[in-house]
Amino acid sequence: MTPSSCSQTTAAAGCLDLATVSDIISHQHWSRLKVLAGITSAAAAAQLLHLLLDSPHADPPTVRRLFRWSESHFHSSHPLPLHCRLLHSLAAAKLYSDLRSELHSLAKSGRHSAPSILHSLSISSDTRRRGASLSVIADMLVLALVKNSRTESALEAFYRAGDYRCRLSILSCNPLLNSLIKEGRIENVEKVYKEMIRRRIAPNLITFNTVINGLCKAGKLRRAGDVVEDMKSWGLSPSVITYNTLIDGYCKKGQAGKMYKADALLREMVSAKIHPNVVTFNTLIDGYCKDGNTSAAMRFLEEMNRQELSPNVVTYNSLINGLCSEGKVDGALGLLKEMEDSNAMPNVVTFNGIVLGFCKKGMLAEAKGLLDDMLERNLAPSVITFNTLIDGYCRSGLMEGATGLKRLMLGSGIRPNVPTYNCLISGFCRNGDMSSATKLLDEMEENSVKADLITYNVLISALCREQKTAKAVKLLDEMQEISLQPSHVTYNTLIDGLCKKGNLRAALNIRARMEKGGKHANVVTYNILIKYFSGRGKMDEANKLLNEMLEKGLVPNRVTYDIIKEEMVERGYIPDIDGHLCNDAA
DNA sequence: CTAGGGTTAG
Repeated sequence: MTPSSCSQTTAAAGCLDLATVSDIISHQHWSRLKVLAGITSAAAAAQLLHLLLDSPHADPPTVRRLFRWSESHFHSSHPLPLHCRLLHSLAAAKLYSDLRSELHSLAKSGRHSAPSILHSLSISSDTRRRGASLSVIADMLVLALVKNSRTESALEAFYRAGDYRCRLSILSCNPLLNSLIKEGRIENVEKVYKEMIRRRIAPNLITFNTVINGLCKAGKLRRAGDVVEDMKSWGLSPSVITYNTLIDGYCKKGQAGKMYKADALLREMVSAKIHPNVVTFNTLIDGYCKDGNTSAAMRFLEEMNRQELSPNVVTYNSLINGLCSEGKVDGALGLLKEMEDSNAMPNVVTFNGIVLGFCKKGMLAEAKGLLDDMLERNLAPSVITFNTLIDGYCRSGLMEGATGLKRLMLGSGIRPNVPTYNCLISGFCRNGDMSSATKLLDEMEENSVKADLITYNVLISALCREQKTAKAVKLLDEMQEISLQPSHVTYNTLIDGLCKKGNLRAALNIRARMEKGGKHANVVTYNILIKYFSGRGKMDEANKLLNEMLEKGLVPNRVTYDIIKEEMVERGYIPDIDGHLCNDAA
């Protein structure tokens, strides 16, 4: 049975039958292909590819080999419809690893949008079982886009796939959800999750854990709890990962009493016979440390040892950071020693914590000594090590030392980043050395390090301190030009600067801009304005503002109390021993 | 394929 005659192969394959051509391709005799079959252009290759795809005898790997060779040989990419025919033929032959790698390069190239790929696939002439094969291809396409960090396109492909009645799987949907979380796009996580259920793509344990994680990261703890109920209704039980995720959510995003809730979750998991693991303890230890309760954290360390769960480097790092932020560097050094005697070897994060501890106490020689220790131990310092030290030097007013450290970091092959510049600029500003600060801004520009919110806040506060409020307002304009969202700090700093200069009208104007920018006046904003009026003896105005803030549900704080003490006492406010403000009437 | 640790303003 001869596959084809000369007349069928025509100009594209010269006067060879497709079996011979296939043979030449599978042996990669490309020069013979050019000479004998006349494949001397991308167009000729494309024509031959179509012939091979039409023929029931050419096998897909051979087609793919010719496709790849001709694209690289003629330095041009084939049209999308041809590419789609290749994808269909690979899918029909169930050559999934070839299909995956084709889709990977298609996703990587970024030449085509997700909708155009799906459209082209849907009208491709190939395969009788197009529906099933389209689903597999679309599923792999979404995955390939996710893996190539093209999350937006992956999301688009996810939605379009539904229009073509493709059945996607959790193999692509779970990674998509994860990428959306990593990019902080929680709204989309919820939408994709709901759409999955609508399309009857059965979520599995990992899907639920992922969605719960996204909601926790966004601080939507109640919604996360709802999803736990969802998973139960699907017959799935929360796992240790589910609990750890929820505990971390409460530790990082919970309101007052959050550690109590985290602890309640721990008890709940234990009574559900789910054993806490190292991550559970690490999460709780970090939570208690961040809550300023290192003694509770240390008790959990002891509990770990009792349960024969070995603390690891993460456990110790949380504790060391907690102790250092409370000024207990000695305790941190004790733990460092304990680490060295155990299997948890200190890493760069460990050292960064202790460097910060020393810096906070102004022990710069010790901090710098640790950097030298790291270099001696062949433990590479990171940009954060240098930033921490540089900030320490800046806060002690040692700007030459800080600049020297910047040179040292460059010598170690680490490039300064935004925080590096922010620390230095803030240091120079504190010293009133605006010209050095400005030079650094130019240097950032040269190195294409983009100024961020903190850079602007530092500069605005420095200009306000020097009463150069017009320049400060200009910086606010500039932020909006480059669509950098100003924060409460930005506005409050400006309002404070303008009030101090006696320019109330301008301050109120900034307040109006603040509301327009979607940021509502907070306690700090009111404190600034109340201070302005009470400082001028305008107690009526000050009282009006106090009422206004109460109406908005804002809670006055110790600063408010100190500004208008008499009025606050009259209203029943009393500061407690910790400096917090209480109201016995409330 | 899902969970935990480090720097900069105020």
